[in-house]
Amino acid sequence: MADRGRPRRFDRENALKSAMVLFWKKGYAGASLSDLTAAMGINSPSLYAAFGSKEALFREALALYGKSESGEIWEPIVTGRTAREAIAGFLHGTAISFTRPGKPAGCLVVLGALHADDAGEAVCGALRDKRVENVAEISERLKRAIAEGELPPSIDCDAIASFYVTVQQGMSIQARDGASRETLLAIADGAMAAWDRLTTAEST
Amino acid sequence: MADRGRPRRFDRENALKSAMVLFWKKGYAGASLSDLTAAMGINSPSLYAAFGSKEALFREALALYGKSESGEIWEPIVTGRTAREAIAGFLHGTAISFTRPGKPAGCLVVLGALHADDAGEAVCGALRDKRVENVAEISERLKRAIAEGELPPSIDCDAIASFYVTVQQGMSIQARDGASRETLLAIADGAMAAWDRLTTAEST
DNA sequence: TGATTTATTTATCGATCAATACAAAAAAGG
DNA sequence: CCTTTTTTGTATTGATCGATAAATAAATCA
Repeated sequence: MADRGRPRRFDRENALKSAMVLFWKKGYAGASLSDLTAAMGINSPSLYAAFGSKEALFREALALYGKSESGEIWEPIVTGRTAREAIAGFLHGTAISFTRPGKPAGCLVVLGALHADDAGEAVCGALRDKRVENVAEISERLKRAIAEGELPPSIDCDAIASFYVTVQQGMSIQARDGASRETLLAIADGAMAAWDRLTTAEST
Repeated sequence: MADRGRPRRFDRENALKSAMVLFWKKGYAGASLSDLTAAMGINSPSLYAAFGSKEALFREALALYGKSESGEIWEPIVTGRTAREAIAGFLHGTAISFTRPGKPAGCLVVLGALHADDAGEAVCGALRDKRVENVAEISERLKRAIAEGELPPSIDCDAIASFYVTVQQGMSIQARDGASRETLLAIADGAMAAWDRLTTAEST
């Protein structure tokens, strides 16, 4: 399909990446069409022909972000040999990823759209869904650790997952405020200082 | 001054409070002049005559927020008899305050403006300054605890303060995502589970 | 009373927002 | 060649943004 007709003069993936970086830096509502077309090096009709709408472009940018930027953060959850290593790696990767030189600080999923009424209520909801998924993913990892006998069944997986995701989301704010990589790593260490107490069986 | 002339027909403090709630709910950029005038029950010329500009109105709203809404959060830092009680009370008050029925979830200082280029770079900077102050305030409380002999001098006050403020800032995101008061309280408990380890002297 | 002062209502202002109409340009099919 | 298809650049569209101009209304002062 689409073999005939005038060929596209710009690289779609490159343009998408530029859009992703701009959304990451300025948020969904903060990145105007003028900003986007300038960053992507195209005119608005080309943008609409290739991506459909601003919202559709954002959704593609979000998917690209997940593939290209969040791997370092979420891989340890799968690859960590223990739950502790998984969470520690998750927070460590966050600190590194959120302070990568030449890239916007913090996380697109957290900083992309926080107010449901900005311009895109749907976009805001999509990001919130992703954040809720993140808590579930951590919680699942902890439940796996229980099933494998690493952690006692009496622990509150959802509460622990909420705590660690909350720290990670707070790190986005800190990163935006200019916190150094060392500071974020110290914050990650601070969160891990709670690990033993959080994952020890309660006699209650 | 201002004894003559037609008297103002609206209550300035009430209008300011309405503006504060709207900024709190929708953010600085997200709250349009139409939204504001509708919520305040006045026309835009009255708003400009009474407050000067949207940015000036936001700054007054921010000051009102500090006086009327953040006391419950920050009082324990001063009144807590120990540093531990201070921090625990700070996080507890945060969980309560961020989930108060009938009020926007989360914190105006965190959610008000995160992208420096929204509409008000100055507003974004003002909020960032407030957040940086918050870290310093926690750190000072910890240093006081060292001076009073409660905590060992070898602890890293700035790192501990950054950790607890990060958790608190993450709680704004969680609250916006619909986390219950119980969940936020559990997150606060999770953060306090790190206390002993964070405040014990390191032999290094 | 009339003059002065301030707030109000109405009706905008220019700028910018996201999104398109339109016609010229660049390719393939016949 | 001519037709078809798709992209391009240019110029706008109506809506909304933050902010005001102008005229009227309601108070005090002389």
